[in-house]
Amino acid sequence: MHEVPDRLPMDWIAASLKRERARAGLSLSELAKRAGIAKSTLSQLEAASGNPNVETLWALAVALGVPFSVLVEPPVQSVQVIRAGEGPGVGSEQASFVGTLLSASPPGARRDIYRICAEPGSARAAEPHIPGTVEHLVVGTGRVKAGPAGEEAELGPGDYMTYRGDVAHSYEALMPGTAFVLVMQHV
Amino acid sequence: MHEVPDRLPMDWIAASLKRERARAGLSLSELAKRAGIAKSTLSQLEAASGNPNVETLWALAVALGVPFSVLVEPPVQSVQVIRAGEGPGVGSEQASFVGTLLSASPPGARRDIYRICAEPGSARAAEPHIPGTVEHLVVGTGRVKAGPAGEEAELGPGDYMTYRGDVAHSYEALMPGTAFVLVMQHV
DNA sequence: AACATGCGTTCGCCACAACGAACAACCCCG
DNA sequence: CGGGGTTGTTCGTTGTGGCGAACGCATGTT
Repeated sequence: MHEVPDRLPMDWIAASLKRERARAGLSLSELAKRAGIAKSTLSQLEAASGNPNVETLWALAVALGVPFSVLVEPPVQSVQVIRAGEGPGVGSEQASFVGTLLSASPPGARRDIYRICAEPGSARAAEPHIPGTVEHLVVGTGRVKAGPAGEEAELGPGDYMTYRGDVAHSYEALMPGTAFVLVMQHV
Repeated sequence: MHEVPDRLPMDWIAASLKRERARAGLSLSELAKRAGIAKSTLSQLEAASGNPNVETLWALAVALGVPFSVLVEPPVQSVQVIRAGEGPGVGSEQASFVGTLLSASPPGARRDIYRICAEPGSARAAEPHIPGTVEHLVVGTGRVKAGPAGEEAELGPGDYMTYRGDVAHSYEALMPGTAFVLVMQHV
């Protein structure tokens, strides 16, 4: 009983290849040459007939100048706005912290975007997230002391910081009206 | 003078497979069974000896419950801070616009994080990025009018907006001292 | 018209990725 | 001491993905 093969990934790859190649303004032959693969191979790939190996896909991604994952992920939607104060609030914690989930991580995508408003007084300790998680933090207003335990840094408006989120870490507002953007990336 | 083969992706995949399998608490045999592949194949993959095709990798990603791209992305570092004003200033310091690339997208990663400071007066028109690109915008201070051509929205402090970045779009500061975070996501 | 240069497709060949069985090493229970 | 259950490894075989030549089809040049 062989299962009906899941051809979805192949279709995505085929579509992505055609899309990216068109965008780069390259002919099939030219792209094949640059990627160092046979154009026949590329032709079959764009026809979604085949099952490329990593080396081939990698060469194509490099030649196209796009990240690898672009070739194997599904498409996306259009426009959406969340006003300040709207959106699902996460700030059930202390009264001094209000986090708003701006962009959740749909299955397949892997990053959450939060806007966090905090008042001084209490540091918020965060449990380690799943391994591979990386957090990016950009301060909007006020001052923040944040980072992995023992490696905290103090940040002012405009400062950016990134650190591993799979270890214990914390955020602490040092000024009233502190607000920052937190991108949590589940690599 | 043929290429020394770029084994980097294979090493990443091998490491990712071992990591994710350990995280899932599965034995090699068990994972192979769940993924519907021969355990010998998986054994060789984890030894980075080989060049797997998409179908195989896909099955493994599904069995591991992780997005495909997890398996082909490089590891990550620990802590990094970029102070306001530091960092690679992205081009057009055309008086009214200063963009700072906070987190670049190395091959394999798939999102850039910018902090942009803008002054009113001139709208900045952005060329369409590669298809599939999605932009997320969070206003820190001031007011911004931004979005795809014809669908611009006006945003104030704390407002969040997301839209497709693969069509023509623009940003325009409406107040002095306007600053916002731009997450450009190449899904 | 004849020829050249680009395109994307199709075909036969061959290396190799995936398979499955057999393997050694280990553990737990009778 | 088996015997039955793991674990991950290493083999020989086979299916197939990638290769390169040849093809048909458009342009452009002489």
